[in-house]
Amino acid sequence: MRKISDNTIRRLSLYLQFLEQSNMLTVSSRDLAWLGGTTSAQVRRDLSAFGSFGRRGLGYPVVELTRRIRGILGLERPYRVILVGAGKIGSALVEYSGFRSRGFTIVGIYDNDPKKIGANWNGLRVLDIRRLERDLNEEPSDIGIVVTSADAAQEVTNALLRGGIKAILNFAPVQLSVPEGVVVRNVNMAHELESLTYSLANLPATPPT
Amino acid sequence: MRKISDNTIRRLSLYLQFLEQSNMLTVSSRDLAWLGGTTSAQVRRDLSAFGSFGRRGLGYPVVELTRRIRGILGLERPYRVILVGAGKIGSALVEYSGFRSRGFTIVGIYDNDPKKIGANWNGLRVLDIRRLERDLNEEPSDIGIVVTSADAAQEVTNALLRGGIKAILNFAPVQLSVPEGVVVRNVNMAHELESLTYSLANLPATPPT
DNA sequence: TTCTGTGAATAGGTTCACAGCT
DNA sequence: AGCTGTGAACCTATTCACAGAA
Repeated sequence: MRKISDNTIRRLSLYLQFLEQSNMLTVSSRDLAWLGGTTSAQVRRDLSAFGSFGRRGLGYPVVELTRRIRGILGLERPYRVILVGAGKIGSALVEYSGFRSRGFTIVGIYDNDPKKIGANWNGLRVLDIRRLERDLNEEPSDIGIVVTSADAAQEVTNALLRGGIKAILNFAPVQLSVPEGVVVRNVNMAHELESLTYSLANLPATPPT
Repeated sequence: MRKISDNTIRRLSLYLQFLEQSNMLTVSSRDLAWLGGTTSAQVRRDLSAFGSFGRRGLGYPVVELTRRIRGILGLERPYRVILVGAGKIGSALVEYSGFRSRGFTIVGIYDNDPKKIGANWNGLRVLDIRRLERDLNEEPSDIGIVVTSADAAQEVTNALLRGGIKAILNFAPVQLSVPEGVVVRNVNMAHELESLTYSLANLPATPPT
């Protein structure tokens, strides 16, 4: 199979979001493009990288295409997620409904703060970080979410890696170092805002007509 | 000035993050590349789009480069941020230290839930969403953060737009429609996880050697 | 006619490689 | 020697445009 770009995957997620909200029988590449903020050619290109799901003259059958994209993204199975860091962001993630509906289940929350350990979070107990590696080796998980301070992030990551975790979502403002074969995605609100301020500072060169 | 790509801006944010953590006098493009997960040529290209900040044979002076990048990103002035949606994510953002240190100040929190209106959040009162437009017209802000349900997001966005907001950070799982000249950035945790599951499902074609 | 799938053309982004400054 | 700044080469992504299926 051809090499798939990161952008394509991001767009597939977006198409999926739309498809799951849609109650039509079929969608055209134009419909999907409108929502994803791209062009119809882009949509067709994105999809055609994985096969021919559409029917000429008609469009794409919503149910079938949904199933296919979920398959491509690997969403046909559930994922066990470990959360490290029982702070505000962690707490927001635990209650985030968008996870459960996609098959992501948070199965463990870890922290090093004695004041937090033992607390009951949405039915889950906050556990001692020192147990993390052992617990993972007894019962493996798929994805680790790091919501610690920058200082603690690499150490926590190492424990996740020793526990066999192969995918990490990192909220700490540091670049994690991981071995080949492990994927990391970084999320940083300040970076998102900075991209907005860049636009505010530079784009207003867009006159009204 | 040349057209700057979104990727370049994202990387500049990353370089800035590193520079602010650094206590060296100068950094080389290799140092920055190591942290940004790119190549030294990429770093030099990114920076050279805005001028010649480095010195041949030496590298880039940290203080000066920091100042320059902050300037490019428009961070030399403070920004007033309005938060709409007093849920868990909103609460995490209000206390997020990474904002204040970059000059982002949340100046208002709005919600439509009578049970939340009036609550004291970190020194800020949660206000009635019906006041949003009026308040904005009396005292403008720069950036709106939308952390409502998908249903409410567009309506809230319209109020922000009528209040003169030109930049929006959207956490709701819908594509917001905004007029030309307004920038929107979407943040969606499920999409981030999906990019990880895609890798988990497909990349393990990376053998140990 | 409508709309997909895809070669071919175009545009955009990244890496190479080296001249030139320190 | 060490390291930037930048044309030129290369590679990747997007758009065009149209043949072919419904």
